[in-house]
Amino acid sequence: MSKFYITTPIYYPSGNPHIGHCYTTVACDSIARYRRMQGYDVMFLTGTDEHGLKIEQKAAEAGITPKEYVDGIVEIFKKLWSYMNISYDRYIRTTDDYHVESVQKIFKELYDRGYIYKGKYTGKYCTPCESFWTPSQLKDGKCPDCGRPVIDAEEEAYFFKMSPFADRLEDLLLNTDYLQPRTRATELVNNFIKPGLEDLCVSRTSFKWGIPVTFDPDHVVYVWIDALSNYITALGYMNERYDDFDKFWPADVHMVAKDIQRFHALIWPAMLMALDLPLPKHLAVHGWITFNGDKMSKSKGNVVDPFVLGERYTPDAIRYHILREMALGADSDFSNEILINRINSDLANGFGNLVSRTVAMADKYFGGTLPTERESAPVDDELIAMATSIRAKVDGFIDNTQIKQALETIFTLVDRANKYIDETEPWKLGKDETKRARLAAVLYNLLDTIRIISTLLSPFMPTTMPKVFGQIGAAEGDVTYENAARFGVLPQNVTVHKGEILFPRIDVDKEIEELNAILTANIKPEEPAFTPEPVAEQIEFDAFTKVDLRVAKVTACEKVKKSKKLLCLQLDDGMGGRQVVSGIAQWYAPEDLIGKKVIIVANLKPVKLCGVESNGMICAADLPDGGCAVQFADDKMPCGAKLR
RNA sequence: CGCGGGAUGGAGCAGCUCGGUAGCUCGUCGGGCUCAUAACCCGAAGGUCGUCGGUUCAAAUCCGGCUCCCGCAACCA
Repeated sequence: MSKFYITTPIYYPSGNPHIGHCYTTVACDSIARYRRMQGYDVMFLTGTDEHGLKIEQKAAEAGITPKEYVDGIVEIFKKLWSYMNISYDRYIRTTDDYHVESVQKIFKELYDRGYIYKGKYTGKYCTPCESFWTPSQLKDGKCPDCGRPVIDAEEEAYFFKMSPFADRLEDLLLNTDYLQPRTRATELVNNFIKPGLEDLCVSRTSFKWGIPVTFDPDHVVYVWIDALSNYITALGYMNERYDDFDKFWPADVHMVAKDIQRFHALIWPAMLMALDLPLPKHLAVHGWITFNGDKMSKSKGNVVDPFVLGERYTPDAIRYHILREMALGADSDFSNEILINRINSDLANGFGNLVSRTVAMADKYFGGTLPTERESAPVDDELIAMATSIRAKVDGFIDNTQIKQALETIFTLVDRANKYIDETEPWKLGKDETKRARLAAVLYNLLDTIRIISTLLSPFMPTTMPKVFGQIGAAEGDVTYENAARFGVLPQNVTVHKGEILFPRIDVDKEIEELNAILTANIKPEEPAFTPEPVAEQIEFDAFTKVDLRVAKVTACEKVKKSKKLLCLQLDDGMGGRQVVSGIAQWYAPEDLIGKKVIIVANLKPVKLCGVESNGMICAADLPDGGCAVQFADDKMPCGAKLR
């Protein structure tokens, strides 16, 4: 029997899971279930990445230990997975003993092999928070956590050599089908490999919540080696807890969202190369779920809570919607309207109604049990041919992780079956006693087609499909993968059982209204929360006088090309004029500023931003909603006036 | 000229590799049916395929210029 190993990323439990986590996990679950149905020996892994500074801080805020903190969140994750009917085989926590042990050994192994060396890490450091940030993590050039200024600093750290693997990585990305879809491969190569791969910082001394380096206990293993190696430690690599490594490695599919594709496309293969291990077969990358076209974010209050939606529409309907909308690589928009329309048109009107009308007719015309006399007709052949050929098409899409296309394909058979009812007009047959054999044939064909459809749909909607099996009188042995390509599997004298409506039709307007009400209720508490940042360290008067604040009038202003955030302003400073670049383009259009007087820091060293020279800085304040407001000066102040 | 992706009827997408009547889903309108969850089936309207130019008997499809959008990288002095 062939094996199949599929993984989700391990999620970072710094907050509760949302629909985005569901996206990846539900997709993996469906593929895992499909593979099991096909007879593969499946290993489906998910888990949580529980170390790091952020967790340490969150726990401190809550006044509990990091372990207690993650224990709480992990429980919610597991509850969600159980609610969404996720059939993972193993759940790894990076705080599990065996994982810790393995990571320490892997780190040592890489060190012994000469791929890890000790060096200096330089970055932006926030002293009060005792944390390093990369330039991209900074918010307004300041610490993203506390908002205070950061300084350049360095600390001792271990580094992983990436450069020896550059050629092999480029080959992997460009000449193999590792990346699914391939669209971003060139981008990765051009942005990261061609300019030269930088060695990777893999240890920290600035926080404690992590796995200690055995041979240098001041150091803690930093995210990459700790988190990425979960895919092999969970199989028992370098530990005694499990013994599945030889059987399941390499992974068949790692599924990730695009934000972490870079790590899985470059760092993870490099690590495996360094360990002389086989590489995973595929990295399937999907996009974000956006909400009404916007990226989801907690501050916008548009984070979709899967529990809330599941309660209203059933977890299977949510699963279906996610899977049906998801195209590898592309973002897919999530809105309540799209969700409801999808449920109505595909599940309620299409499939649900097909089952309902078929079962109802069998019940009405034959008291639930079909007689065994049959009379076939040419129209039947087309339906049967399509029904028996659909499985092969679905297989092909599943092989390429194209779940959306797989579902579309199955639903073409739903449409065909509905059309078949119209062609055969069973309600007319039902009125003619001489047509009973024909009527029985029509209904049987429909029931057996539904059997195939529901079998193929069962990996995607594992809760609802067994209900369908019950309604159409299918036994367990009838709804196998083997039988999904055969016709005539249900017993000739099959008995149907009228049951509940599978997917009730939803009143769009009413629901949207209610969901929007929930959404606005969620946003409100976020708004007024504004805590001023702490006052900075005291300084001498001298220090203040060193800052030269001046009034200046904006004479011209335009956007800096190639930048979303920057405006380039020409200022009359009463001293011949100057050019200043400011990161306020998201909140101010050039014409909003022209003619206004602003306050500038006049003696700031010039710098180039995106290639444009800036001589000074405009004073502005952050707003609670993440926006920004410029401090305009009183019009009476002449250009060049100094502020004291 | 940092790197990539995209622009197709009201909305969302396919087609472009290998040029030859522009297709799908939803929506709208008209008709049919009555077994069914006001569901189902059929039909219609609606597109100069972003823009300009080139190659060709023929271009959504190939080539070049331009505009706009979206990612990544850079960037809030």
